[in-house]
Amino acid sequence: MTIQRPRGTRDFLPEETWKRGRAKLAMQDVLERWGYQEVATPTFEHLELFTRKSGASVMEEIYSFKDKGGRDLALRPELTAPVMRMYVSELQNSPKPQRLCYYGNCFRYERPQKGRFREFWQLGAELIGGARPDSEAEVIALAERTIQSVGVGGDIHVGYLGLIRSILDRIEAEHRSAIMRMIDKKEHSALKEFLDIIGQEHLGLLELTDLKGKAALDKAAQIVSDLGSSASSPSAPMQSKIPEPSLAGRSSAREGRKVSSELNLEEFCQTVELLDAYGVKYTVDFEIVRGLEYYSGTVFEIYAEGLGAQRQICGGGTYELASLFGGKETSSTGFGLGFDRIMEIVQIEKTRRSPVYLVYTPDVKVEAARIAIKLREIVPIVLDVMGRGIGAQLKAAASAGAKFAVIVGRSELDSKKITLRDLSAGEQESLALEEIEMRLKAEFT
RNA sequence: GCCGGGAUAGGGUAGUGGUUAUCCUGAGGGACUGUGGAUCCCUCGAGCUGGGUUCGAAUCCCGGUCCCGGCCCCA
Repeated sequence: MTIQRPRGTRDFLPEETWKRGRAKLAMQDVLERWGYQEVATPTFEHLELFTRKSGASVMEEIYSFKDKGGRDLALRPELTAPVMRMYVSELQNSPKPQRLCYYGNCFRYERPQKGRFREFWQLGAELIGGARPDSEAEVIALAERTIQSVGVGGDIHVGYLGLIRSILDRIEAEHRSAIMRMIDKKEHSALKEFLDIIGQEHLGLLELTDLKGKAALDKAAQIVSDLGSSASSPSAPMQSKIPEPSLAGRSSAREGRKVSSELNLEEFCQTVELLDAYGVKYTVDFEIVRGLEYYSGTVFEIYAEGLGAQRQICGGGTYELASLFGGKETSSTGFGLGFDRIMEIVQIEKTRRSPVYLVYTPDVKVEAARIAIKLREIVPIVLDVMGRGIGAQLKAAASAGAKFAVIVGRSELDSKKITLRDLSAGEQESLALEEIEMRLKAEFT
């Protein structure tokens, strides 16, 4: 029996690989235009990097292993943590802000389904150390432009965790994560029931998450003024917001850490205004909470059609992770997008060029090889290695979709004129090698 | 982890509890020793896997693997 691929992995044949390469280039071109520099991190890291960021709950879906030295390692399940790790250890003293982007394969032990694989690719960007509204608007606009560059559109939903967290501050801590979950899951009735059960006035939480767009923003403003006048302690009354960098402890973002929940709707409004300036179409949507405790400000997600259950192609927001990896606290904004999901709906015109076939008679094989080497400085050249005759070589060229064949035989060599055949037109002419070079050069640029 | 549907040459497929398992495409060769994707001929190549029922299983039953879709989850 042949050996199969491991579950949830894929082979990419030439055509698909070419298409993926093109899409990647198109998106990276946008990132480059916005001043983002690509970085790369290892495929595997210390397991702790990921558990510290996301909690022990990720263990179920992480590919982890001990190496021969007994170290606990993991195939990276995402790229934000490695990039932040790199930033903390190598870039902290570089000028701010840092604009970084990345592309790489990630691994999660999950049940494969449409748009979900065990090995998958993420492309993303992080803007580290910038001021909030400007950074947030830039990153969201950049995310939109990036997917647009491959002909993909999507609905952008923008939320603000500062507000949600401030509301939650009025609710007992033990209930907060459950509420976040229900908001994230869009379980309205369950949320209402829950708020009733725990006997909390919901401070407009239900309406807030129900409304979208301008109405949601108005509601938010109203809630903020209510919160301000309700005279309890000012925002962020919790424990110190700078935690011990917890080098020894295994505390995770989910457990120990408290992200500052300062409420600054003003800033969020600025972000939104800037988005208008960038010409980004978006929906204000306070249901976007991303369920992660290290997000602190604006969060956003992008959804696309045609992907079945896995509609989300991009997610991001402002977070504070640097301190978790032992660095100075630095506010960053970033996004990651699901490259494989995007590839399912990508619009790329297929203009892949077939190489030129250098067709030769067996008696001039040596000369043909020399000519091939020379022509390859200009165009892709394929040389027969099957010992086929001219007819069969042309047949192969035609079936490969080649537009041109260069034909070399004894008579060409004697006359120093080589045949250039246009396979699509069915015409050919005899030309000096230099002239053929010029012709092909013109065709292939 | 859960639910449903699948698996027959490299790709796409047909069929039946009973000899050498269809057809299309593909690949290699030939007709064709210097000119094409056509045509004709030849060749190559398959019932996921392990067990069970049966005189006999690719077909029926069970387990596993993998694929497709959905749930859970989604850093």
